[in-house]
Amino acid sequence: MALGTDYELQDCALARALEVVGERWSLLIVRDAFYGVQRFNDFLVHLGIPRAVLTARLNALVAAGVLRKEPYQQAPLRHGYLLTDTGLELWGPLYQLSRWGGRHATPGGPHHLFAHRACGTDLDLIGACPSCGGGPVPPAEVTMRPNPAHAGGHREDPVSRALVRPHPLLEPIASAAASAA
Amino acid sequence: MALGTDYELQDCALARALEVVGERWSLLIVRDAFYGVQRFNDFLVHLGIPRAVLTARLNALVAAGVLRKEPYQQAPLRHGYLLTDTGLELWGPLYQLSRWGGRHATPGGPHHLFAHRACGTDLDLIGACPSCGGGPVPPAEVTMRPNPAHAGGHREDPVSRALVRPHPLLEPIASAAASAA
DNA sequence: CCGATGGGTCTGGTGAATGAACCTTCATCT
DNA sequence: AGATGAAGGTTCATTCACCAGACCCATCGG
Repeated sequence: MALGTDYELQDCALARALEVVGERWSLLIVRDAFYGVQRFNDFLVHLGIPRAVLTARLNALVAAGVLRKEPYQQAPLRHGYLLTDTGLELWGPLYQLSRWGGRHATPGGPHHLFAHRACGTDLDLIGACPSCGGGPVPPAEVTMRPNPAHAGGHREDPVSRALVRPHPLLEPIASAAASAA
Repeated sequence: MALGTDYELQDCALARALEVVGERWSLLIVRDAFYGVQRFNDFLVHLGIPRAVLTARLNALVAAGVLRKEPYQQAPLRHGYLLTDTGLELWGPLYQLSRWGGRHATPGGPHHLFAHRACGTDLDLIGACPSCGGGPVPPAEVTMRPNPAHAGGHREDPVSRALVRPHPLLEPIASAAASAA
């Protein structure tokens, strides 16, 4: 969290976690990574974040082991940012915080709904599948779709456009390809 | 989150949630509230947060409906800050984020352990009681205790001292009384 | 050669966080 | 009465992070 002083004195795992993902934008970047965003430019336009801040956050998340860089082309070397196993384990807190926000801080309810990919049932409050039972569904088995009850204005960047239709989490957004098509 | 610009454009409940509890210190204040901290001064010394920032955060959390002010004496009017129902629902995300931090960002493991008050069993990853079954245990039925495996240096403020012994969540810490005794 | 694309870095301005000092109300001690 | 001290703030100068936009560099297509 770029904490100047005594954050590091906090005898609490929560403070440690917030040092990693508590800075402004960090959790939104991680959320976008779950949505399938991988490229610098896609994060940039989808989040509307200053370039310098995005660079700093991505590097910090890579250094913290939440994201890793993976080349996707060599010609001019380009790499995407992918969630590590550590990053994937943020799905639980992220989902729950998102649900909390949907209940208490989002007029009109949530904009996205999440379902168990295998059976199509919407996830419950803790991210488990009510019909399949068991614990929370891992993100790779979750699909997201827009909430039909929420008609709000849509943005027009490639990522927002791609997320208008149902989309499995972690599956790369077809950013460049989609915008060219 | 005191977001200058386009946070409010984020079509995501998570962004909304972060506007409320995403600012620096906010989530730590809420955590302390779960621990039973209620008074301005106890937050102040336990968190080591600047007074002006604490004032601002507490007021923001009250305005957001996460905390409420409750007078605890009249003589010079004094009030404590207590979690509302909305605030209590943050227990899930908070606990999970804390667990994540304990696993991935805390050398030596977590400093506190959480158990089901009724049966003494430690909570699992999602905050449920493995032996009693059912969903996540509500915070009022949880006790916290220091992790014996973690011998790290302890601080000496009243709150830290009170939390050395097992303590039910949400139960007010005996701050003034304890320091006088 | 020209421009576009992707992924950055650099810079100046602004607003928020920080730490320390100060203020107010009351209760208690001497 | 006067001094002391606790609780809960407010004010203020300084520092620091965020922001927006300009600029830079490599490569590819025409």
